Parts: sequence; structure tokens; C-alpha cells
Amino acid sequence: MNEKEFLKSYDIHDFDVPLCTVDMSIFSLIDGELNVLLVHRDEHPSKGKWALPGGFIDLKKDKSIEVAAHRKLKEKTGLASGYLEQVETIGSPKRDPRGWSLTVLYYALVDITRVKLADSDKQTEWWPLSRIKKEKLAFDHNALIDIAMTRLHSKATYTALPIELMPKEFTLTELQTVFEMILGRSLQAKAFRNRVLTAGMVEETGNSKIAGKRPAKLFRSTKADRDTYFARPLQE
Amino acid sequence: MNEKEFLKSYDIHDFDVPLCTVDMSIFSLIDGELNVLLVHRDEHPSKGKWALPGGFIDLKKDKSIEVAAHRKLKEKTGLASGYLEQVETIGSPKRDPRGWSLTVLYYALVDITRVKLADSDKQTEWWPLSRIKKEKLAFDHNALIDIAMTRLHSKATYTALPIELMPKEFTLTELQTVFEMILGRSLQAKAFRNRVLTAGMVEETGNSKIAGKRPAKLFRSTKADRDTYFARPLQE
DNA sequence: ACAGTTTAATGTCACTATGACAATATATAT
DNA sequence: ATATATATTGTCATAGTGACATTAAACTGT
Repeated sequence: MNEKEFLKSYDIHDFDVPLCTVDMSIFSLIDGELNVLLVHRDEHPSKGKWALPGGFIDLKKDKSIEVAAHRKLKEKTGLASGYLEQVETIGSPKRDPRGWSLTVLYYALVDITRVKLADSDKQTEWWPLSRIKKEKLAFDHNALIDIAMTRLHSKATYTALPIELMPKEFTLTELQTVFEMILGRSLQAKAFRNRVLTAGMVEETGNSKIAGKRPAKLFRSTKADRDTYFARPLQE
Repeated sequence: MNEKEFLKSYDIHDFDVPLCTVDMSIFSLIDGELNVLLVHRDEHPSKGKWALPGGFIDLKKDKSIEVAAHRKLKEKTGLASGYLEQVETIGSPKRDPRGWSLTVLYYALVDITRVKLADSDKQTEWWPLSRIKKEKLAFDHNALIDIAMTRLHSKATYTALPIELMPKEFTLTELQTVFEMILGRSLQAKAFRNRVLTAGMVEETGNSKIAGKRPAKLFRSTKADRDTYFARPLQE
């Protein structure tokens, strides 16, 4: 049998194959808290529960897994760009009642001011992490968010990635607060500013913002933030 | 329809699903060069070419993807333990002629002195990276090895992971050479030794090794190497 | 006007892991 | 002994942190 004949006779439906999905943990910053976008499931399985946006790869449309992830991000948030990174692929026979299933987990960081939630048939909501911790989501999605969060935490120790969560202009104190939230501890203002500034990850816009007391200078991302690493990771 | 009825009526074979595999880039150190384990394909597709060990997830046996990866490592090298890490999941409609396919890529670092290649029906060989660069492997496996190698390179800048490639006892000069090979540049002996020693990743065995000139002290891994990060990554 | 308060931003200094390069130690070969 | 090669250590400058103190610029209330 040559290869052509082999391919003709090959049918994937003859085999036991796992269910295969892409799930997205989309983070944003709302009212000083990290939020994750969830969709309400109104179909079985896990009907009635809230889940990460995601689903099957469209074998006709998607040219790669990352393209599939970008498509889903666009569908839900209207964002064509935005930071997106593959985290891990998780699979087991138990995570979905339909059988052996596997999901490629991505996380995204979005600027909430640019998001336009889709008019979807499905209900879509931003949930703060504190609320997510208290509720049982669909499938193993609580665990998936934990995994994504761990990656984000890790990244924040050696890159300026959390800048992706910020609006166009922001103060360094605001940015520091976001880092503190992700890292779960407080940082020294002087050290933090030096770090971010000497690495060239942000630049002054010339504007400032008054939040009551002394006005704070506004900064913007230099877009070096995605690729540039700090010279040293945070201690501890 | 309740969930039970839904699950009863659900058949994954009704849908277009991607082919789903696990592939392993198993690295070892042979004659001072990095090698990768390859298997000869004597079935379609890519018949006659060399490929990374891997294959389908066994839905009956495997409780998780990592377990599947460990199983394959064991089958090929006889190693029940050994360093194993998921790198990335790659998928596209073109990488396999059978259709949309996706592979979860792992890499492993093994001590070649402990490996016992399986008496398999398939031919199994260690190929040095230099040879791999010159030949076209099955599917996109050249690219997969590049991806795994990039990860290994990256890890070597901030962890002592390459120790996993070493035999039980080794000299620091030998270890430095391995790092230099992975990083593709030379390192300062003093700085390298300080780094590895102060981080507590290796300890003296008390023995020494004579390779012609001044004898070199022998060290062993403290097994802190897997979890411990250097205080700072290498520059550049 | 002026003291008090709050938040923003900077000054100063010690610490420590690196990189660079020089110097020393210990074996073999002749 | 001397040369040579490899292993190992000494010394010093550098730079990015962490810690803590200090200054700056607004507002508030009297």
C-alpha cells in the first residue's frame, strides 16, 4: 500500500480520540481588581454553570491553534490584537463527562477600556477573581484559571507584561498597584520605578493626572514590555 | 433533555476532530554533544523518515497527558523517572497529511549512562543535533526539536536544569561545557562556579577525576537543580 | 494665609551576584 | 627541574535591587 492509498483508507473516526478544545482565561482590570471573562453555559454538559470562553477548533477555519485562540478572543471582546500566550495543555479522562478530553489553555491580558463585549447568544460576564474563588465553575475551569494566574504571577516577576492590562495612559503608582495585586505583596516604590524606567518599558506622555493630591505623571507603554525582560527577577 | 440523556446521545465520532498526539524530544549527552532520540517510521505517513518518539494518547491507559509522556519515555529509554516538561502544543491542518493535527510537545533530559534502549520493533537511534540539522525528519519534527531546544536554551540562563543530562558524578568544567554548548557561547569559569555553588545546586562528592593534567573535583546534583533558580539570569 | 494631610517622586546607601581578568595550584610529559 | 595543560581561586569594578529617609505638589480646613 502506498501513501496515497493509506491516506484514502484512513478515517480518524475509526479510532478512539480525545475531545479537544481551546480555552481562554482573559484577564482585565476593573475597579482595581483582576477579572476573568466567563460565559454562561446553556447546553449540556455543565449546563447552567459559568465557564471560560473556548470550545472546539474549527477544522475548516483555523490554520493553527493560536489563530483559533485569537478568533475566540476577537469574538468575545472585539479585540483583534492583544496579548495572548499559550499556557499549558491539560488532559484527563475525568475533566469532561463526555470522555477523555484535552484543552489547550491560553491566557490573554486586555485593556478593559477597549473591550466591547459581543452581542452573543451566550451570556458573557466579567467576574472578579475573589468571586471566582468562591464558586464552582464548569468542568475544571477553576483549576485552569489558577494555572493561568500562576503563569501571570511568574511572568510579573521578570517581565512588565501586566502593562498590557493598563489603559493607554496610566500612572506608575497605578501600575505598581497592579503588580502588587498580581504578586500578592507590596513593592518598594523607588525600586519599582527604577526597574520599569531603566528597562525602557514605559515612557512619559507629558500629561498628568490629578486624583486629589499631588498630580501624578502619566506614562504609556513603549511596547518593549512584551519582549523585554528585567535585568533581574524580583527577589523571593 | 437532561444531562444523562445528552451524554448518551453524544458521540464524538459525529464531529470533525483533530488528530491528537504527544511527541517527545528526549535529549542526552553523548561524546560531548547533544543528542535527540529518534525512531524510524516504517508505516505511512512519513514512512521511511525518522521521527520523534510519540504517538496517540491511550484513552484506556493514560490518566493524563503527562502520564502518557512518562509512559513513552519509559518505553523508549527504560527510565521511570527523569526530567520531563511540557513545552508547547502545536497544531495546524498541514503538519500531517491525514488532516488537522495537534501535538503536545514534551522535552526530557536524560543521563545517557542510565538509558537502556528498548528492544522495540521500531528502530531507535540517538542523533546528534548537528546531524538532525542536515536532514529532513518526519512531519514538522525538525521544527519541534528547534522549539524544544529554544526552551532548553532559555532555561539554561536561569536554572541549572542541564545538570539532568549529567551522569552521577561530574566535574564543574564538564558541566560548564554543557552549558556552553546549550547556550552557544563561552562562560567565565569563576562566575559559573560561583553561580552553581552558591545556589547549592551541586555538592562535592569527595572524589576526583584525572583527565591528564590537574585532577578535577567531582560533584553530584543536589536535586535542588530542578526547582531552584539562580539569583540572576545570565546577561545578554 | 498657613498648618496639616495625603499622595507622588526622589536621594542615599548597603548588598550581592555577576563579568572581566589575573594569579595560583596540581597534575603529566620530557 | 622545566614546560605545559587543565583546574581552581583572588580581586575588583559594575549594576540592579531592597530598605528607608526625604522632598515635592497638590488638597483641606481653619
